Amino acid sequence: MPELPEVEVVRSGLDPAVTGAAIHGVEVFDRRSLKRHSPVEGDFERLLQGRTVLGAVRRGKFLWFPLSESPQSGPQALVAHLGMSGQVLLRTPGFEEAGLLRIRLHIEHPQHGEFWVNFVDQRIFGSMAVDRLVPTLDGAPAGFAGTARTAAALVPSQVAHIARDPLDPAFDERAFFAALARKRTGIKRALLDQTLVSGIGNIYADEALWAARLHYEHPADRLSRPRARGLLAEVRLVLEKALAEGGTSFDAQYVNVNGASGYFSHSLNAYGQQGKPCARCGTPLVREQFMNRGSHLCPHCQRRPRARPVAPVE
DNA sequence: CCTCACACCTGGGTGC
DNA sequence: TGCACCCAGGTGTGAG
Repeated sequence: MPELPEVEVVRSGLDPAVTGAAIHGVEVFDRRSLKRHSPVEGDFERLLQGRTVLGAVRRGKFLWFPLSESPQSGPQALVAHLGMSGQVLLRTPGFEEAGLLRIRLHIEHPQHGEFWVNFVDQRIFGSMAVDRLVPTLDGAPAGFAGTARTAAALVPSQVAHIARDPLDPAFDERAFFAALARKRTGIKRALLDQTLVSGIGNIYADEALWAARLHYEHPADRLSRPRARGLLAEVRLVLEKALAEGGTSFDAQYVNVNGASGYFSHSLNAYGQQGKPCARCGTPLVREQFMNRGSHLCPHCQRRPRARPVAPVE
């Protein structure tokens, strides 16, 4: 559920408190939350002990914190993915966490003092890991590090296959359109494919498709270039709008992506709106099963495309 | 190579 | 009240 806007809210909230802070303690309460940590890198707790956090970077839904170099290793970062239900919470030491606490970092910032960074995750789809940083293929900054900071052109190895997100200045539109034109699948599946474009999840996919008046099964390779451009514009609009709404109501010192507060539900036009009238035409919106998840759409504005002609069999 | 179904998880909700 | 069941969906994997 946390998609690009929610993860960015977490990144921007953590950034001032963790950048420059030293990690002086690590507690792992559930090893399952380390499923993305490769033992080849070394022991998770030992790798973090004594390192200084150099920043907070995001690409799509992936978040990482570059670490000061240790003598034994090349550049590394602490990687976090929130999965479905993950939260990274900045807490005053001693705070009793109500949710399912999986990992706790003890950090000390030269100006702001001591904090706990609590990784809470009900469903354990999220995780933390220490990963090595590798150069980006295009040489551009690896992700978004805040308006005042430029990310290095180094990306965690496990994030290297993730496409840039559509708000990244280095997002390659030409490559994206070309990739879309090669996809023999429905447009929603393509939007959710993080190797094509990252940061979009079920909620904002439905919102962008509604705005672009596209059915989720519209073949990606049969989208005209203008319609593909229009869709990308709607994706950006939806993400930026959510970002603007989420970025304001919130104390930068204390990060809380707690459930509903992060989901801007008041401004949704499609997701979860089944039964309500379409904001454009008044037709009741419907919810359908697609890809084992809910898809919300207007049956009038978003017509199912006619079936692809069956390929002749030799 | 590509596409797609499925496993991974558990609190909260529903129906009996 | 209790309990079995179902649902939410991001990502990695492996089948075909």
